[in-house]
Amino acid sequence: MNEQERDEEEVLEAPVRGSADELLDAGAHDPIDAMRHSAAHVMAEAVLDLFPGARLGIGPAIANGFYYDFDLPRPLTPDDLEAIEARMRESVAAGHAFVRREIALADARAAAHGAGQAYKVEILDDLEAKAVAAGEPTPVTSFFEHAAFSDLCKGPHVEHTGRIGPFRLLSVAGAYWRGDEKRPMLQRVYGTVWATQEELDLYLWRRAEAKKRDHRRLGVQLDLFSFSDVSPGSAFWHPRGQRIWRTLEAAMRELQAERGYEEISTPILVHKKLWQQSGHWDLYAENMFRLESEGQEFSLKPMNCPESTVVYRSRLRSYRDLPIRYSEFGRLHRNERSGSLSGLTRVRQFIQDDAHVYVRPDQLSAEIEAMLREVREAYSWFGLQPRFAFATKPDKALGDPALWERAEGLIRVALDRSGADYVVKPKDGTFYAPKIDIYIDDALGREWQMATIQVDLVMLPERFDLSYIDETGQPQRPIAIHRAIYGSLERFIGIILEHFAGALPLWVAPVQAVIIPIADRHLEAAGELAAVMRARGLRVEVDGSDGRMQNKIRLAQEQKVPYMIVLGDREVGDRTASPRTRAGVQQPAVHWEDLAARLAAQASARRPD
RNA sequence: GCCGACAUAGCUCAGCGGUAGAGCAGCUGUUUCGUAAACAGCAGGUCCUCGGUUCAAAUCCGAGUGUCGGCUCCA
Repeated sequence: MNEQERDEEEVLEAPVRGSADELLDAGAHDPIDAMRHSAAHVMAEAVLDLFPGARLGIGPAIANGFYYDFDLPRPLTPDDLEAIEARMRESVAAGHAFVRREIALADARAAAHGAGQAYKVEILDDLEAKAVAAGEPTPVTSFFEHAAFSDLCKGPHVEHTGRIGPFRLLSVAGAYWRGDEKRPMLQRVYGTVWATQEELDLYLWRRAEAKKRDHRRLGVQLDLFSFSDVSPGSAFWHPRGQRIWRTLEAAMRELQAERGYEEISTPILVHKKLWQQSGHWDLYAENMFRLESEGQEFSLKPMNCPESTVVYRSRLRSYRDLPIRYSEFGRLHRNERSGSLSGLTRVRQFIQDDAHVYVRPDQLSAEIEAMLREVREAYSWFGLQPRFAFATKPDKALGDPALWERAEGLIRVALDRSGADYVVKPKDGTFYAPKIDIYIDDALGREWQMATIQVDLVMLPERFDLSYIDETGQPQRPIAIHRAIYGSLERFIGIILEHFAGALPLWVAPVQAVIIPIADRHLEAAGELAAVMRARGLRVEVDGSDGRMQNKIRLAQEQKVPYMIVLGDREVGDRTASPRTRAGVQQPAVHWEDLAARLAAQASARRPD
């Protein structure tokens, strides 16, 4: 973008007072967003051309592209997308200028009404209502026109349609008008547009790459887990997937033991009276699987927290006992809506590396700092860089505001003292607790929310009437911290599978080495080497099939096994091995014991490869 | 839950009114091999389920289930 264009953009950016930012082009700050938003206009032009009666919803710029919502007489097909795209290319080739016009709201509404654009009428009504509510005069609206197309819009846009870069329509999906499931469902067409062909190609390549390393595909290819319609939304873990699971669990148990956590285990099937006390029966009922026995109503637990209080309250607690740190790899069930289930990342049954820590107020800050160290430690095992977000008190919150203020102050101190770089997300806490959410960016630049640390002053302490006895013999209220580091193990495994494209670091790889005898006469030695390595705790397999060595290497590569160890006459003779890494590097021959010791040390170091 | 698409061998997919196919994997045999695919043969299917249209349905229609892309939801 040159200087002239930038100047024009600023002119075009003249704000419309009272505009409904959430519906018009909120967030169109990046220069490429003007191009993306312009592409949305051109798409709407094309759709109106092909479907003259189409009604328009909204069409903003989004990350990587744009969309526009349409109300159409019939569902769009892939052929329609091609036709729309072709029509868009004509408009781009014609280089129609984008012209901004100001129109009195009443005139705009009359025009929209006359054109049958009911959704636009609604937006205009809202603009007016908002201004009235604010005691402001009725605003003037801005429209952007190009060719025969005109749309209510704050802008900015590019100079003319010819400035729109290489684009591609991607998909069509249903979307509720204004995101409200009680309102009509429109057809949302997604597209992507970039400044250069290279960027478009790169984006499309990344999409294809993401699809290739989709954990659902890798789960089949690596024989880790599967799904079945006998239990939708719940994974069946195969032996190799279960090994990953156990490895992650063992690592977390070790970390937790060092930090003074004690593991508990509580029932999955729980009487409704517990959920009534915790508030879940009212607030979370639709997500709970409920069942009845002998006239009593039960639920499969969707969370571990309420039951941890049963253990806490099993005896009187002294101030000397705190902090009490209960960890639990609890198996949870949540009745997610069928349409939202997705692989390992959205499931109905999962296990969290959950913990509930009960502290005195004066211990809170130090405990949070220690938890932040836990997060950094655990993520360093995968080479992941955690990013922190501090979510504060929402408008709808339980408990004494003074307590909230104190808790937030302590969280802030802990965050600052830990040297963490963090953003504040105002009013994004839960109704019972301010929290620290932890995010990572994976190898494809996608953001994932992983761990969470919630400081609960209300739900567990108040509703379950928790107490400890202080120095003066008086009962005091503890604070409960809810904490998960992997979050859901299912989800975490799905994410690291995609992050590493299935080539998990040595320490978590379900098979760490495959021993490949060249001929049958090397089979016995292969078994001996496997025994040497297994004695060091390494997960080793022998490929004793009658295939050729080259093919065995190929299969091991496909299984992303970190080390392949070919055994032939040379190696068997002097009991050495020359491992090949999955990166294709041939390492020098060493004696079996030395190799086993080296790999075992490498695995126990728990580092990304 | 809602909108749309999809469901064929263990896996990846072709076939789209007229006898169910390929590659890989599996099994058997031959081969005993030096760092990403040896050769041959065999076997493998309620074409997701139920119902309808038709002389005839994997194929067309309807319902259900599951999955995928979104929307909604996500303590």
